[in-house]
Amino acid sequence: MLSDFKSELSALLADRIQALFGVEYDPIVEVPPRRELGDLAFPAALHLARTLKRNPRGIAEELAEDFPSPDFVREIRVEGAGYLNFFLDRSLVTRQLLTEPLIQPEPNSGERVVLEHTNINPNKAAHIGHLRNAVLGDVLSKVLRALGNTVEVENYIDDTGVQLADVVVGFLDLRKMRLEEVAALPEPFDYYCWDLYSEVGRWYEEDAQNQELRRSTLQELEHGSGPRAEMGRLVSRRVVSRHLATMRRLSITYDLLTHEGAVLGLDFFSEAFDQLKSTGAIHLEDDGKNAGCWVMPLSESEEFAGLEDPDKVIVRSDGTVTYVGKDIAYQLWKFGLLDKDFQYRFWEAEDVWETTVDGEPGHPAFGRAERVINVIDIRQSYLQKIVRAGLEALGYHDQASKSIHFAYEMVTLSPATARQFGFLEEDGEEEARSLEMSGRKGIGVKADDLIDQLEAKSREEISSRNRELSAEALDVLARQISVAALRFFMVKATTNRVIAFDLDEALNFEGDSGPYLQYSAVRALNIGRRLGEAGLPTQVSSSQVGDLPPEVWADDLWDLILTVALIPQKTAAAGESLELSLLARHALDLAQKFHAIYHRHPILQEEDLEIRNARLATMQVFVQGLTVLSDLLGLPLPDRM
RNA sequence: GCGCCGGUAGCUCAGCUGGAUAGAGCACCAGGCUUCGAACCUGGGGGUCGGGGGUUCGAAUCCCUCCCGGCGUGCCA
Repeated sequence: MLSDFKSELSALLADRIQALFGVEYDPIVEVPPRRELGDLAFPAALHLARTLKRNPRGIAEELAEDFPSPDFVREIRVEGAGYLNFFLDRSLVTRQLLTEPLIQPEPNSGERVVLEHTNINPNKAAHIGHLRNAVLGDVLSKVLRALGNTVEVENYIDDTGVQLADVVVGFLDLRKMRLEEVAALPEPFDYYCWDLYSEVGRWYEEDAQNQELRRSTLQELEHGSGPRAEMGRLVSRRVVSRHLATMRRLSITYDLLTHEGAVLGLDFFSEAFDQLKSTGAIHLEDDGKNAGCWVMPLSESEEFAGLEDPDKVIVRSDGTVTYVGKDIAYQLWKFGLLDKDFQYRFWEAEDVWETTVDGEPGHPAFGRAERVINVIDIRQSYLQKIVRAGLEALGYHDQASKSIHFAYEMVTLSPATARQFGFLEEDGEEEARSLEMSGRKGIGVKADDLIDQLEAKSREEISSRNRELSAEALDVLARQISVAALRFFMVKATTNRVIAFDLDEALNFEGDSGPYLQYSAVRALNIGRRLGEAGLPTQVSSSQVGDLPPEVWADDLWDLILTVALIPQKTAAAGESLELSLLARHALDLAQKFHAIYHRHPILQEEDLEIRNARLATMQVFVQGLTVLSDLLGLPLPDRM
């Protein structure tokens, strides 16, 4: 709606510039910082000043003179150094917002997207770093769907990797436990593995001999048979089950679990290998340090300029395939470029499809994406680039350009939090630096622990102000608040910023927080309830709004309405740039505006009908906008708190 | 060494396709609950936008250079 206004004004302005000055110009639209300056701003005159060798204000005034303004424009003014500013018809815009759905994707504009996220090694409990991944992935899936795409969410389980092997060694060789004993271990199983994993790390260091066990275990995992593989399956299964439960607490679910074991078992790589060989994308090196390896040259690509070794090993000299090799094959499958497909089985207990070697019929179609997005932390950028370069080398240029790495920075622990958890000495040396998490060392804050603490804090806050709640209602509410707090915390950070996780900050429900947003919604709903109790209408119709005189729209009311009108563009920008914090910040901005208005423009006591209706309409627009943003961010909106 | 990212208020961060008085939150100070719920609001103090140079009518934003911090650069994943 607003974007239609923008493009209409842009076109009119471009024509006018052409007519007056004979110059081609594609106008840029901005939103002025303050409402008294206008609603849409064109800095065209500032840009044209140089080429026309005239002062910008003069140009702007000439442009404004007799501007053929459409009916949605109330006033045109020249402001500042030479901005051409438009004031919109507030009643008209508000009426439209209340009439149409906020986000309407162009029909048939969407793509089939495979979105992979979470990808936690199935050998230990999830920690807060994994939460950043999962929350970003989940929010992205919602944003892409809202923009009209079909999204398949996959969670890749590396059930044949060294990390799992280490825990298998821990059970079999360090603890000397049998399969039945491991199966009988009580929950939380992933917590048990967390400790065991770091213990194995220390055990390896004690005696290099111990580390030999890792190699043989890894081989068995890859082959998929033998007692070690069996133990691997059990551990992986139990841990994944726990990860899924953790994610469900945050309302994060998946369409498909893809297992590395299936990629190996079905030998996806052999076909990819044939493709890579026949296109000349890789070649067998016969001397030098990579002698005997199949390598992919990277020297031709500018992205890899300056590398010491311009070749990437795909198949090792012992014939085994590297991680990148497997990943290229897997990426080909995602795009439907591999003749092979997985077999599938439905995991009843977890309510999710998963890949297998020998499956069952009747499964939905998976893969065959037009766009593939992998949510993986920034440290994997190099490898993700190589995967893309692999597709490029195979001649799949379109798919290469649609292989997107959604990279985000790490989560570390703030010094205070690290000390709190005993990872740093209590009042230790001036170590003001944050601490990197490490599964291997057992350093990190477990996801479930954090969620537990958030729920406890929520409970405390609720009961300090709301005594007559039932136990069930309290549970639901505490969960809703903690989910919002956590999800908002993870999304509000820009992706290329390292989060130094601080527990106290995460547990703060004031200011820039999920509960702050929820509270604004609760307040709005309350007003509706109170209006109903007072026998007053709780809604204004869009036609009533359209008839309101312009003077009822105070600047701060109108500012909030314009903020809602900007949601579609913000959403599109977030989806395109993969900068989801844009949405979190916009939601915050919106809630802030509502809280401020709440105190200045009471509805219940207002006796002037038109003013009350304008305020009520603003509230309706607000609830609509906040609901859309909360849905995108996955924040539940309670009706009280 | 090379590459990528970060350095903005005491702390955590927005702003960075150049443009309208550098903005939030936390913390601090002063106010506001018999009036739609104070998880809130209003006001205040606090900034050489890492340093230096350049381009421009105009630079936190673009270019060069230096400094500090993080990450990457494996026949590990």
